[in-house]
Amino acid sequence: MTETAQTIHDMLQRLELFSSCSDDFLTKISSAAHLTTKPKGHMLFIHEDQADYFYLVKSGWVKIFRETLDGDQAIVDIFTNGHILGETSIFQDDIYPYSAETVEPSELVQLPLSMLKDEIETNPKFAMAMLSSMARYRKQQDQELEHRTLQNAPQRIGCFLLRLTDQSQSGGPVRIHLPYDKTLVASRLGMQPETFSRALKKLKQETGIEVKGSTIETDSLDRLVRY
Amino acid sequence: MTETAQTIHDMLQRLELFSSCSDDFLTKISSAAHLTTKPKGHMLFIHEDQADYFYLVKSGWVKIFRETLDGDQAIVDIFTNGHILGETSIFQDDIYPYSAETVEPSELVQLPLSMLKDEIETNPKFAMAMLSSMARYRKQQDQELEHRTLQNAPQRIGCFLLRLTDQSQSGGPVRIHLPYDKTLVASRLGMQPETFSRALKKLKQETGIEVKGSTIETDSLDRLVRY
DNA sequence: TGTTTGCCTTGACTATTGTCAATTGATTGC
DNA sequence: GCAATCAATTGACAATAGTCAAGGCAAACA
Repeated sequence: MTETAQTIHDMLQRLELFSSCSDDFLTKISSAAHLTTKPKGHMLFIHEDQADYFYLVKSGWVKIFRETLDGDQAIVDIFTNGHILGETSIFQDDIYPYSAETVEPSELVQLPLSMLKDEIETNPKFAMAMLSSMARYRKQQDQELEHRTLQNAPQRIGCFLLRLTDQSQSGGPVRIHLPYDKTLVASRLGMQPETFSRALKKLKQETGIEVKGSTIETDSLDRLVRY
Repeated sequence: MTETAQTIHDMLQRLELFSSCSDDFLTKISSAAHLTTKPKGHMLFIHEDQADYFYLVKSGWVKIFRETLDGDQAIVDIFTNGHILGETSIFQDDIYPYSAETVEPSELVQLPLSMLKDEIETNPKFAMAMLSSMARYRKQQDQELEHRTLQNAPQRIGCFLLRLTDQSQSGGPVRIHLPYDKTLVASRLGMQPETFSRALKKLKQETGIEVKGSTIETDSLDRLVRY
């Protein structure tokens, strides 16, 4: 096994999704995989393209989105470490259901869909893990829809910030770093950059957070949580 | 096998999701199933309840939704004939991820989750069908999110009406019947009843549709499609 | 160091949607 | 047939978010 293949093998092994896979399978798919580094703004695939590969994000950020005829785009989600994308095309006649583009310099692993399909069909435990992962994602997306309908701009930003923090830590001062452009955070939350800018200012007034560029600080998350 | 069990058996058999299941399995789960008729407004289960059953809608309409502390609710989806609900709780520690309530008089089949779980774990083809169904649903929800971000109220209503029509038929006059209360359609589309009423009026002006109570008619869908 | 570029912010204005209140309309049960 | 009830509409107004245009700021580059 080459060195990269070994690295990929180890990475997959640590993911919960692949925890039920045999070492044989991991070795096999790792050998067929490619680890690449892509700059910001690289298109991984386009909506309705023929899908032969799925991707695992090792580092960086990748947005998945859908575009209308007149160029407006709706961001479905933005993924980072340990998330996979494009895997659902297996169930969509091997057609990508959305487009994907890096939004920060990223390390990506390209993996063949055919092997994933094989494993699902032959390893019931893996199929179960896959279902579990999709159900979890579905719940998250349902929550997203809920937020869009019931929350206004400042509240959505607040939730977004809380999701960026370590759940573990309580009390005490916190420093949050926005992982990508504010413009992008805005469209991730379904609003215009101008609205984002104003809503953040409002959030600052109401919860006493400090905003400096892409870093946000607060003495305590309490006020933010309550808001 | 009792008569009801036979009815349920036949119903399941016709669903794509269960097409890969053995007759044995269908017989077994049908015997453990209950076919019930519920009036409008009956709660099937509540968010975070212990989940032992999933449901199949035979007729009528069931809304699934999430509620905030102060009583506001966000409707996730509204299901009818042939759709199943509550099945994802298998992957969520047997906790329902949302609440469900009938919004029209409905015939429902209550089925034990345990058997579904068994079948997924032992029948790879069924697991695959389940994955496929979830992927399809996920794509649909992604589209929903896209509509919420990019479309305004009249456009969302337009799309909703188009989804209610038979895809098959082209040209010619069409009569669409709203399957449940306008208030509910409104909140399904993420807007207030008042907004719905006004947006529908606007749609009428722009596309020449005729609105009479819960029936909507038009000479041709063309104008609606373009809009 | 100065310039360029792209991101971000701000202001002024408009559009859209939500809220509150009142009224109409339709349906159900007595 | 007549309340009573709930759904739906309408008007007036407020709040929220989008649009357009103009600057400011900072990183990157020459």
